[in-house]
Amino acid sequence: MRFSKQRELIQDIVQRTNSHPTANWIFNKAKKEISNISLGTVYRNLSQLNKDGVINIFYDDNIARYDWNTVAHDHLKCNKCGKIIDIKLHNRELKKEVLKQYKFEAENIEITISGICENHMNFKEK
Amino acid sequence: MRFSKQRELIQDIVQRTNSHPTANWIFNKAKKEISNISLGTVYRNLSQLNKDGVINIFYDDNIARYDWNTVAHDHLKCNKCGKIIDIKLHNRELKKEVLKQYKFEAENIEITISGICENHMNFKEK
DNA sequence: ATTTAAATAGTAATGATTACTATTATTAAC
DNA sequence: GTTAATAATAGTAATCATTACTATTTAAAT
Repeated sequence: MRFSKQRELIQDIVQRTNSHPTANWIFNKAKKEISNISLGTVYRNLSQLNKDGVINIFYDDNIARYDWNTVAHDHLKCNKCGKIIDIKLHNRELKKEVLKQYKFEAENIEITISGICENHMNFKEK
Repeated sequence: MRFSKQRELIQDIVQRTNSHPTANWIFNKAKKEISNISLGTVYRNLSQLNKDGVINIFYDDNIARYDWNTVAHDHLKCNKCGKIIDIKLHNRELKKEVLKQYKFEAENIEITISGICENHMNFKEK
């Protein structure tokens, strides 16, 4: 794989946000630097970067989101504001349980918890 | 909501399979009974049935799958054969943990575990 | 039987993503 | 530095899942 300023820019954009952006968001950001960059280039490089383990992809409902955090982790999604929060749950026990009970060898565990985030709770004891 | 033979058929199709079918699969099945049924009718009724709590929707990567099982549950997905297996993990602790650590009120927990199913393991002690 | 509006079939539109192709630009060899 | 080979790009068209639209059909209330 050889250098391209487009790929470098795309990688930078993903790595400089915590917002789990979509391809389109990244595309719009990128256009500010390279005005004629193509959406196809964005998609191609995002999947390339993912294959190389530089960035992570996950799906929120039915659209792809990209994440600089390549360590396996989980997500909290607020039903009020749509915000997605990264968390790390310890799922060693889950793997064991699944292997024992279902004879299933877990490779990847993805936990998405939807609910209400701190800022949008009906403040009780807060 | 009033009766329609299309909706009744669609409900039957979803409730008579364990295969977590896609809208298109359901559409093709339905055509065998009602040859001129429309794909739009399938989608409209599937989301209607879901709103009414009769069936469940979840997303596998980026396509919708439908499930007669409306009780919250989790999925094992085999990377070899693509089969999706229903399981029920006890996630009461997860909810508690998330509330304590992240002040996040969990409403729905979706765990998708991908890996290798029993039939496609490299048989060791099996 | 008549009326009313919900549901449908058929088709067009949308939005995300992928594929295609002529052109551009990186890099290796001279 | 120039040239050659070919990877990557821009721009556009195509695809796939899903939703929207509209004239027609049909359930069901009167």
